Amino acid sequence: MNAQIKTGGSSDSNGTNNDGGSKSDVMLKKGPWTATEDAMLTEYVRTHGKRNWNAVQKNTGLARCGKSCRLRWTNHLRPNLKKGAFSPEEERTIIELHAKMGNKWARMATQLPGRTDNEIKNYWNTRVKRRQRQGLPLYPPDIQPLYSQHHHRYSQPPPPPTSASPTTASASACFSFQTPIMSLHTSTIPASLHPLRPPPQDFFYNPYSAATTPLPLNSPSGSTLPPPPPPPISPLPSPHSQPPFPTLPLFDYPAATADYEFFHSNKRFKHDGSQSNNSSSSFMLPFSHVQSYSNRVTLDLDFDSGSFFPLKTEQDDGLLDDMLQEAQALAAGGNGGGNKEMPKEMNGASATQHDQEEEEEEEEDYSRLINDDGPTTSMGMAVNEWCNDTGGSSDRQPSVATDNVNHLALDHMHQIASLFPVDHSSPDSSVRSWHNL
DNA sequence: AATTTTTACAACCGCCAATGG
DNA sequence: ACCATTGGCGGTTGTAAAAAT
Repeated sequence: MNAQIKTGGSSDSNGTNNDGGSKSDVMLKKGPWTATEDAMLTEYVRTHGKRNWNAVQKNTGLARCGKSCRLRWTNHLRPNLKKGAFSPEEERTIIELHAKMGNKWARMATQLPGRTDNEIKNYWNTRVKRRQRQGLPLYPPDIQPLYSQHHHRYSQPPPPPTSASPTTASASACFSFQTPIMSLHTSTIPASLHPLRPPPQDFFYNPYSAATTPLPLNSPSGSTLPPPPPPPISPLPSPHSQPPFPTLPLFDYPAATADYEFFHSNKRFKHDGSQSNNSSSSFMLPFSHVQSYSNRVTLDLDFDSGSFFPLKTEQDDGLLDDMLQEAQALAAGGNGGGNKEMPKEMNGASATQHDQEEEEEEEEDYSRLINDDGPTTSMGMAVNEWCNDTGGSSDRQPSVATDNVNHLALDHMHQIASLFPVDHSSPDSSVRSWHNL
């Protein structure tokens, strides 16, 4: 248990931690707050206001130091606090704010009403760990960090390019060094990418060959950006997704990380119905084979940029064909080989052709799909974003930076994309790919 | 089903700046 | 000017729960 009784002596070097009680012999409590303590503190603030935190112990007998009281009030008891997971919009805001100001949690909190600096800090630190483990850049391509990496502690200078063990790699070294944009002056960075705009011609590249042909993730063709230095370290290997090579290359995007990024960016996101707003921020193709497809074909999908490409790894022609056939059946009005159409609230289409019973069944089945974890989401998003990026047409072939792309998969994706034309009249880009379903 | 790993969260720590006597 | 106090901020840690194996 971490709830402890501690002497009044402060661990704070200047004694500020327990000033209210350090001169007395009151045993100050540490650890989680109880409801009773919360009530006492709330009552104190009600009667005395938010000041003289060290007086709380004197006035109420609450065996907590002033600092702890202030923190408890600020982070948990004060009114108008938002609880629960960050919304996708809030997450985006945090990333943008961090790009602007770095680890200025308190300042960031002023831009997020109802959120505390502690929440934001925790979110960001979790994100850092996650992106580090996945080998993903800290920022999406369309967000440029404007602050110097050396202004905060995630920016330790990278270790010398020796045979450093991957396990010794810090997040700072990983991101600041391996992501070219992180180490650049913003004046050299070209116009940012927009998630719903087609990426530059050479945006697509193969991370598995990036170590030898470094193509900056955010750098359009012709950029004067210097190539990143040799990788001094590798991202921390995940015990659950060992790479097919001894050390991960630059910008490694493990398969299906986009699912993880999206749905696991906050574990509680998908568990809290009141917080979840999946229908407006994501969508999935109800293909029965997509999961196995995605398991067999490495897809590089950057959720933030909405771009993806399939890599040449393990191919399974049967799965590819199955998926395409499902897409064709779906587009033709069928059920895609036993799968369900998009529910009306997601595809924006009229459901008048369905009777009540069918709708209920569909919704139930689709709920199952929504609640599924894993690459289903990735593929659905990939296809959708592909539709967005290509305008729903297979006319525009992406310029692929390497020859290590799974062209079979690419061709299938083009075909699938062509089956779902974009409805540009829809103000809601999240559903436009599905209007013709 | 049991174990391990990851995640989210709460709380603490140490430093620093502002304030007031 | 000096010093003690207070409040604030950012970094770190411990833990329960969830997820993965």
